[in-house]
Amino acid sequence: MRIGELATSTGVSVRALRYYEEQSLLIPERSGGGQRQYGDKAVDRVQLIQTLYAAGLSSRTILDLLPCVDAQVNTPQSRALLNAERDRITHQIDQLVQVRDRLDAVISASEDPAGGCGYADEIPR
Amino acid sequence: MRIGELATSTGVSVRALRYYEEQSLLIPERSGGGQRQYGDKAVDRVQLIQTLYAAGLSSRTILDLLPCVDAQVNTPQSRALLNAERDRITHQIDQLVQVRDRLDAVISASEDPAGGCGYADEIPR
DNA sequence: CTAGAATCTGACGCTGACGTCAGAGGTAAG
DNA sequence: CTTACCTCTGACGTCAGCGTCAGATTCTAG
Repeated sequence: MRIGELATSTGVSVRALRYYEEQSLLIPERSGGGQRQYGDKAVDRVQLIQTLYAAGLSSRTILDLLPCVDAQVNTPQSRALLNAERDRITHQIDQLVQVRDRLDAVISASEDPAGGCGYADEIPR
Repeated sequence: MRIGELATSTGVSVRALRYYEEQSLLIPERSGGGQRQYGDKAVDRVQLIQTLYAAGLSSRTILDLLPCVDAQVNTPQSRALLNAERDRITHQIDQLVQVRDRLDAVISASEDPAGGCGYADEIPR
């Protein structure tokens, strides 16, 4: 399939696909005239890449992780990398949960009908 | 306290503090000569801002949220905003958990001593 | 064979959260 | 008052992940 089809079938832009190639994340074949030719597996690959981007990973990190994820590369380095990224993500999740809890506190305070701008330690009786 | 002290006591750069002021996130007093003067509460404020940044919120969003979080502002708009952000964060957490699960799968596969580059559906006997 | 659509390669633009540098002025210690 | 350090205000630089535009080329339909 050509780049336009891959773009529409994955929902990412043509520009983004070319960018992925720049970053060595997804390197297609070329047809005689120099146009990119993607196989069917490219769809899944793009979606994986999108998922990783959405989780806040950088191109570089994704580039490092991809061989582990889809080719089952298994070296001490790759295992260390996987664990490091896993920990980073866990940490990021913790941060987000913290912030969400804080927002929840504010929300429940604001929904609390205890007249006006109440504080958390204010006890109605 | 002056900007340098606040910077060292919070761990953020002087430039960042000035940037926060540009974004109206933290507006200090000024002393005669025009130098910024921060109160003690600024430390907590900066840390809150940092936490929100770390969770991926933008300056604009933080600016909108701050009155709710620290001044207990309570309007229909502020409540809508809080809920929207809460949902965004929840969604982000879900994405991260997805990616982490995927990494975990790869990790456990790579730690599985089932010789070489095994696949998930490979059953040792 | 030809028109029109899709694709190609640069290359510059954009946004956000600062880094960094320059030149000038404020401030605390002796 | 001087010295040394801190701070000030622009203003340009950076990096990522694309958007966008231009001009040339390739592919497909009729």
